[in-house]
Amino acid sequence: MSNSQINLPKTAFSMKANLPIKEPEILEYWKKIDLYDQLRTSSKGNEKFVLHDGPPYANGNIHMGTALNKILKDIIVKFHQMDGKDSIYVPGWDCHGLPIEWKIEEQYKKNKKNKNEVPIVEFRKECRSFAEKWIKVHKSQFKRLGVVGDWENYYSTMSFDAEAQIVRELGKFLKEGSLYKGFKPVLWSTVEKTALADAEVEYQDHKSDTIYSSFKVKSSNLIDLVGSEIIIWTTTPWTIPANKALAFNEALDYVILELNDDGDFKNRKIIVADALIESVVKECELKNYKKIYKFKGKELKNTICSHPFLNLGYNHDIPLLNARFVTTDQGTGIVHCAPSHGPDDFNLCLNNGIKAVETVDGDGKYTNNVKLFEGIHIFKANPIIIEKLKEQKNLLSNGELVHSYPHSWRSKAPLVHRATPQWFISMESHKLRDKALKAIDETAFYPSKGKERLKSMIETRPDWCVSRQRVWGVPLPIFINKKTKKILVDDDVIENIASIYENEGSDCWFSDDAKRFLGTKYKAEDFEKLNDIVEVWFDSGSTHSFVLEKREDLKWPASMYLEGSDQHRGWFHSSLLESCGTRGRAPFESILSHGFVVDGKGLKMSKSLGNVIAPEDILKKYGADILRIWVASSNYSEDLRIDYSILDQHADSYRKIRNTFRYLLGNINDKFEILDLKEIDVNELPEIEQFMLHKIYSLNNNFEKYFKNYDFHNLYKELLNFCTVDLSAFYFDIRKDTLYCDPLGSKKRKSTILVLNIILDSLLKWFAPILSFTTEEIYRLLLNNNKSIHLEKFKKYPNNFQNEKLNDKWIELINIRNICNISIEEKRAEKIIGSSLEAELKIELNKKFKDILSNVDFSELCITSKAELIFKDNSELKVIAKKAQGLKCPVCWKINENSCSRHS
RNA sequence: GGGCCGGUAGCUCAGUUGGUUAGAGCACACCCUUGAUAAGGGUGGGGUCGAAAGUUCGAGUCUUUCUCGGCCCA
Repeated sequence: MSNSQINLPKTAFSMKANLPIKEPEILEYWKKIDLYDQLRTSSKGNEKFVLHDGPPYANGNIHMGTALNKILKDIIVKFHQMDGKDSIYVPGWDCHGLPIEWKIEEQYKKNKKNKNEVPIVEFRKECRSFAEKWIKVHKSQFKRLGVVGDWENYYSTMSFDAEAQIVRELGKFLKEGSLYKGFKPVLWSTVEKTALADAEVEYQDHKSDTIYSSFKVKSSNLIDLVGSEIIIWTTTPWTIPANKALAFNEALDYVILELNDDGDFKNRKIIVADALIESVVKECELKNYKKIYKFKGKELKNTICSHPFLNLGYNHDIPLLNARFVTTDQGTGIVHCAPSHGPDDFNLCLNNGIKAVETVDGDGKYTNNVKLFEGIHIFKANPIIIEKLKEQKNLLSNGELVHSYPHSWRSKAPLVHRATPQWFISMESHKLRDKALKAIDETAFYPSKGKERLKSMIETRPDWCVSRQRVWGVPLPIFINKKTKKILVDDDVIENIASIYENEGSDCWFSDDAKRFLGTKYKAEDFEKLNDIVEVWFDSGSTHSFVLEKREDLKWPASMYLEGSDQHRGWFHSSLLESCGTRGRAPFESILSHGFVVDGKGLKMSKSLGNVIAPEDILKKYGADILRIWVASSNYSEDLRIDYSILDQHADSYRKIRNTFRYLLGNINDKFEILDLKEIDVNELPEIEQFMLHKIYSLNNNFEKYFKNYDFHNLYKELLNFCTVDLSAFYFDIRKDTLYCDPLGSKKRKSTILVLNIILDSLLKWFAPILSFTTEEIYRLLLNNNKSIHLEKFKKYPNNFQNEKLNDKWIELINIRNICNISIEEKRAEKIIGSSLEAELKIELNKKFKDILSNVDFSELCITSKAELIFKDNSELKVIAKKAQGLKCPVCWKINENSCSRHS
């Protein structure tokens, strides 16, 4: 029998996807038809959905985390677009900052060039072109993922208008008075010669010198203490010259010990916390000692000590101050305080009227505020200090300790706390903290746990230090009156600076005379022009002002900010503060945060573990659509695992989906009919078609529910299950007989084709935001019209598709079908039959089912040659399968005792 | 070191206010098909719900401790 009598599927849609080759062609197509422009034009006037892009740093190739982030954004943007909104995505880049400065400095080192001999403006130009280079690289990498956005008009924090607007934003804080000059210890790198942002600090083990040093009690309310010596323990001996106070905890008990070992401390009396005697004795190797007095911590109030270097000219008083941060975890229960070298020390001293002075310069050398040691580098000072303490007989003991210590992420050099003049935005002076907390409450968080995370950070964070002593950034637009030391606050000056930047960028701040920025109102010689730059978090925290507010196609606030969960302390945080400070509310309506990409075992990716997968590798091996499936199918509220076995699995699912499409396309012979669903007379269709329409209707309800909650992994799972369970294993399998063997004009076959069209149309649209390339490939194959699947809208299904009663019936039918399959399988295992068409069924049912089941053709449902229903009293469901008797029809392959009724 | 979040079949995920024998798809095994064919169908095996203790008539679900992992902070 030739195959000419039957209608086999035929399609140009290949089984093999070949995505790594095909996807770039589709990208070309999108470029050719100017998809982004068409999207904007076609949805003009619609309600806007603006996902404001958190700018990645323009440095280095993208990694899995960035790929995840961009794909997730793209999926959401496309969903909203197809949902009928004008869904706009403008990508952006973060460009200023230390990492790029470092790259340029590294190049200098390689070329034996001295940075200090290069004019700042020239240096900044190199930073700028470095960032530009990486923006280009990122752009093509992001596009390759299938991300649709306004790539031609991206934003960057180094564009002239951005730099201008950042100045204006700072002007608002200046004018308000919440931007103030403070003098605080900041984490300082003596190598990079700069203060470091929190994000630039990493903790590593470090070997520190430790000392137990003594401070003699000069006077005290408690007369017994006079002449005794307070013992402190520190891991930074070089801060001893900067000592201004000692901290105790009034809640602790303290003791006086009399020492009797030979040596410097023979017959001296020392004071330590009672709870720490044992560790001090052990660490200092004390053999003979006597506890002679025990007292409450609060009695240390008003005690004054002298500095261990008293005899070397350090004759200032050292008061004892109560502090809750003193604990008995380590040390002696009394802490040495150098206000210029630690935040706790600084605050404690500040509250007690002790000012910090600059004791260490930017290079790490003692200043002339430090007697005896001026010019010595602090990293070389420890042995000298220890020697001096010993000489002064004030060193009880010394040693070494390996502990976790802050280091620069770039140079890996250990950091120090150093008091420097810095510029801060107050959290309290103008109620910024309160405003931000209120704004958080008004924001929707996906997942909801993000709200608490951001809230607890805002609740406890200190004032925002916005100054940096570097050059690659927006200069702080601040002038200080030389006489009055007051900050110049004048809108005209700020606007003047901003408009200069708008034309030529901010390089000129470093090269041009102050006069140009001050204008005619002020005399340049009366003012000091600041050379600090703004920290980069302020840059990116201001993107809402120069992107969302300035661009006519966007809106403020954004509909959504979407970033990795680390950005609760980063961009979400800085954007919130900047916007609450200047506009009194958050620049976003919702925040979606995603977890981190980890390997298949849940471990973070690292070169040393060898578990790093680059997006590029995945694109080459699988294609972007597989990566997009991985994003859609993973639960982003937790960490996302990826390895090649996981990707293989998704590639398998992709093949299943692709073959589902292929079956649909094959059976409609690539002839897609656009239908008006409302015109369909549902009741005219066979029941199984009606059932499928109900399935589509209810799946679409779930689809909408999942999409509204950004619950993509459940959405994808439901779509995939529809393809495998409802279509491939059920509807498609059953309808092969009709599609292949019934005449083209038969009503049943036409009904099937109709439903296949609806399914194809539905699947294309449901999958389009996820499988952006594959759905486009199919769309183009069906409609050669210079349009795109991404210009389409989600379908609305008429209510008459819904049929719960029919659904209940068919759930029952499927149950019976499953039992039929089990008995067919028994006969197959016994080698009595092979294909299910070789079987015939006897199905015994309770009489009560007669009304609803008597018209059901179970031979069609179970794909057997015959099925007989027998209704009995009190009969449990029972199925008997046996080998069908008769001849196989050469067309439909059904076995008939007589000739085939359809193909005789 | 501290805070927060998480751990359910090999994998991706469901699992309502605590309530039968913890589910789905994929993968796997076996079988069938050869008219979706580097496809398709059927059947089946597979879990100490990270560990332990507690509360309860009853715990994947509540509490505590531990453990592993991630993020943030120091």
